[in-house]
Amino acid sequence: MQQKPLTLKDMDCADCPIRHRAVCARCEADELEQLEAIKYYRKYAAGEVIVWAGDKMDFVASVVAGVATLTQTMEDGRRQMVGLLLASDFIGRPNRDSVAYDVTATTDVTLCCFRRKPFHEMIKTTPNISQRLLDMTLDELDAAREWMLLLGRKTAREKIASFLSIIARREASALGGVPGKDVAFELPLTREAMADYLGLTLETVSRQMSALKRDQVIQLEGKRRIVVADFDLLMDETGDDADGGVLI
Amino acid sequence: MQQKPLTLKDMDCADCPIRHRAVCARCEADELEQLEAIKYYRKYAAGEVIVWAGDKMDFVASVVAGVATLTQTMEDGRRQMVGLLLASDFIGRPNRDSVAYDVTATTDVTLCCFRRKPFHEMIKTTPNISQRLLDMTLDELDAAREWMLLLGRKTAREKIASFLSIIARREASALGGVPGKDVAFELPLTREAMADYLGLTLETVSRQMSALKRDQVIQLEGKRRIVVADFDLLMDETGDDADGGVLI
DNA sequence: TCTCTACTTTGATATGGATCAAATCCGAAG
DNA sequence: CTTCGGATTTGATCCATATCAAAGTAGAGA
Repeated sequence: MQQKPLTLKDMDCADCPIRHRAVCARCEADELEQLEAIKYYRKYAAGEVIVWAGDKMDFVASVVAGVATLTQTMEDGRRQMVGLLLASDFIGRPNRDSVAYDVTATTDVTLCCFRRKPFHEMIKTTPNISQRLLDMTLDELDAAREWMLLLGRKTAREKIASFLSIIARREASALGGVPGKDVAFELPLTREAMADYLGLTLETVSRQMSALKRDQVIQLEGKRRIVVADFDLLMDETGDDADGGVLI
Repeated sequence: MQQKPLTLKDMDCADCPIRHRAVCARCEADELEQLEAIKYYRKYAAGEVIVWAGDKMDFVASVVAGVATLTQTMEDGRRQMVGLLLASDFIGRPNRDSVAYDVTATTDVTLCCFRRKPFHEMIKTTPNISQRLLDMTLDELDAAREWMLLLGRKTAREKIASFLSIIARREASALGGVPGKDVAFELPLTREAMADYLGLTLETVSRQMSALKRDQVIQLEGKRRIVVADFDLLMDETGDDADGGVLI
């Protein structure tokens, strides 16, 4: 879970530690060269807003390090998270120049940005990129639909367990594995942000976390570090089918 | 709302009444010809299951007429709808040969199917099609995220009002307009299916429909036909921002 | 025409999670 | 080390929606 100490120098597309999963995953050498020409890096501090809903966005980007969120806010302040962006996830729309959701850095975030106009040109001429974008968008759509089941039908306890297992799995796969017996990870979100993710209040999140701890499903080290001794036990609490949970 | 009487003969890609919004929207004449060669039609009766979650699917398809749904089911029977497919919507995944959700016809449905393998080949060689697929997938993702806000944060009353305005808007746009003062439409879903859409029980759906009727926001003609005298009044109940509601 | 049955409405009651309120914890800044 | 303020936990109460139950409705088929 430890953030690898990256220097900007490390992060060109060819050597990018996330390259295999990011937008340039399928690219040929000459295509990577083109991408190199239109890219630059940006850093945001934890809590900083990257773009406000409705703002123009003159770039698209891959997350290199850190965690960002997409959230929708209603007039009276009710908030719902609709996207959780970890390393290698993509931000932005090729065909739209403004963004529909607030994008916020919840930890320190580094983005690998591509200027919008030339990136859009590349899509039209580079099948590898538009293919990869389609794949990533379909994965996001699957994630959104699993999330809809969580929001619409799961109990508070199931929501928390599902969230923890999602984070555990994504952190594990970022390190190139699957969660085994002993899993430990840092929560990248406050209780309030978790509540926005899960469609709950922060008090309910806190209570259910305490309940899972009391019932020995998880251990809490401090407020943010989670230790899962038996991952199957956690999975049992999610309400999901037993078979791995990966969408067929 | 009346289903136009289509014969199969009418429905080749070039003349297709939904062509401008479907997968072939951007295609050139020769590309349409290729599509013609790999397509065929299928019809399903109301209530029929088109594909079960996990089943192999040897085709992708556009909805020509009728309404289909995507639903997820938990082990104990809790169900959440995660997709509502109207005319011109797309079913299937280019890169996956099985499907993650139950696909069900809720009215009589006609699909324009394309055999999977050759369609997949076309994607790789036809930028117009992969572009169009990306656009459609991004639109679906936007819809899913708006749906997530509904599931996570809206009250039962707001959910019903939102659902009705979504249906009204989609029906109106299928006829090439926007909902004006007097809108009338047929609900394509039972109360139970509406409940699965909204993350509610069917009893709550029924009660809230009655409440909106009592409060003169809608009229009910029979069980399924909705008349909205003042669309703005309905919009006020959705909890959405005033400005049209289309995502920026 | 008269069932039959699936769909829908309505009523009574229970309850999970929200809301309001107050401690407590803990890391960062002095 | 101490202080401060945001983050978190915990408690008490409320209420929106679920659940259980029963009655009403309408369309398809005999």
